[in-house]
Amino acid sequence: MSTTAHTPRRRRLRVRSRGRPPVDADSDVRSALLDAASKLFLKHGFERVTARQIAVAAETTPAMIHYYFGNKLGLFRAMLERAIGPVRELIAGSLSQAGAVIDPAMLIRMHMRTAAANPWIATLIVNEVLAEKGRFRATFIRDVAGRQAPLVMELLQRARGAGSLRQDLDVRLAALSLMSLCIFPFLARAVAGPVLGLTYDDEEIERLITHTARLFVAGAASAASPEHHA
Amino acid sequence: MSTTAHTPRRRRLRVRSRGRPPVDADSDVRSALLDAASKLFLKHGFERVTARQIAVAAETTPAMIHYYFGNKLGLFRAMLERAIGPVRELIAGSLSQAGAVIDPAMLIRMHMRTAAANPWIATLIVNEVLAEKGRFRATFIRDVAGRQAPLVMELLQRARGAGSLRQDLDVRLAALSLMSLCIFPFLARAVAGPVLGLTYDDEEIERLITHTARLFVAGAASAASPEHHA
DNA sequence: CTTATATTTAAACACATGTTTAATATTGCG
DNA sequence: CGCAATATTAAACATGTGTTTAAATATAAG
Repeated sequence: MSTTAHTPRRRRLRVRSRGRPPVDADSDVRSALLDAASKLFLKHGFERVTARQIAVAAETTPAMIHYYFGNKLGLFRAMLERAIGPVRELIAGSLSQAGAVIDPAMLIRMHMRTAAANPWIATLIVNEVLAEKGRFRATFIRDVAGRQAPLVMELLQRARGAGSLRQDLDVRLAALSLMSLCIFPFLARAVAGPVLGLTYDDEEIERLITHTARLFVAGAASAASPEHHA
Repeated sequence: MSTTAHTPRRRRLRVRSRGRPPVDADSDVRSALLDAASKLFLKHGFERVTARQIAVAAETTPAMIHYYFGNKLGLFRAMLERAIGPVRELIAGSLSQAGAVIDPAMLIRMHMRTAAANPWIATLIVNEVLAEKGRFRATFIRDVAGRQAPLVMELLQRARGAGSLRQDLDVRLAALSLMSLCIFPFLARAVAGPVLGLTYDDEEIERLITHTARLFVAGAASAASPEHHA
């Protein structure tokens, strides 16, 4: 007894009969797949998430991925476009729009606040850009970093021309340092947290941002010995 | 004609008969597996390399992985121990040995030279430490970063006590910035190269190191306005 | 010389993966 | 209503994965 007696454990939440279901405004399989794909792909990476996991999370079947997106990679790309769009507009707009008045410290604050508010950006970069076979590397280089980098370098060059940065500063190396300071703390969160005793709570993030902006500006500005500015 | 006529394409290089082979000093299957595992695991990551790929590279069969190391993970761990050992000794020794005389700039130079000379360190960190399911994360936190970080923070604290660093500097945040500046340029090499027009040749690496050391020291040292030191 | 032990190959195994197919039920249009 | 287009499920498919096994053979031990 008690072999199959109680709770036969139906796994499927929404038991649906075969064939086209009746109209239901709350049932949007395509969006459910995109939502599930966002949650799983962005956290664990393309390779580490199976089509079945996404289907289960979206309360449907793997065949629906094929039906709506062709295959797993098509779903990944559609999901990415939806996720990246707002961020791309944000960085492109804020830089080109108020281009003249922005300074390096403000740029650092913007970048770090964006990275802190969207943790999936860091995991996406680790899994799909920095990893050798990352599915997002080419697009990222072309559409994100490829557009961002020239603006950052131009900003630094202008700041150097205005005298707020050291004259012998290499803007390419400085841009790399700036990005390192802004991005790495969020990539390395899982290590830096326990090892340095960081909590990554809001208050600490703000202190980190202030610290970073000051470090970069001071480090890129000061000459070996402070020059006598007339 | 010309269907199966010519070159039957034997894939196996070393055609060996079944059973225990005769003694041959040049044939060390265990070492060959470790070598192949180093080359492949460190470049592409644990998940992206198959047992058969390693076996082929070592000119043997997947069953030998089971025979000598139990399974794929056992081979990975044995390979890691062999690869990490020298690096661990290097960082541990050089820091605790000449502990009193080292300064932050020298620390930066050491770290960056090590990262530049061993490209596999960066790929290993991306694939097996920063990635969520990285097989090396726990060990890295315990044995590498967990030992390194306290030494770095103590070094910074001493430098601050000696007056060469700003008094209100948060050593934990400064340690994070220092690591960001040292490590990220090598993690992001595939992006920073094309996007910033960097070549990562020896001469440029040296300029990057000099630039980074100067940026950090100046950024962590200078007060908002240079204090009048008597 | 005999027997046990070590090392290796080829083949199979069990399982998970992305993908496709056949069946089926609903919708919407003529 | 009738019928094509649409949306869905369950099942199968092909392939690749880590792993295990059985057989084979050379060496070592007694």
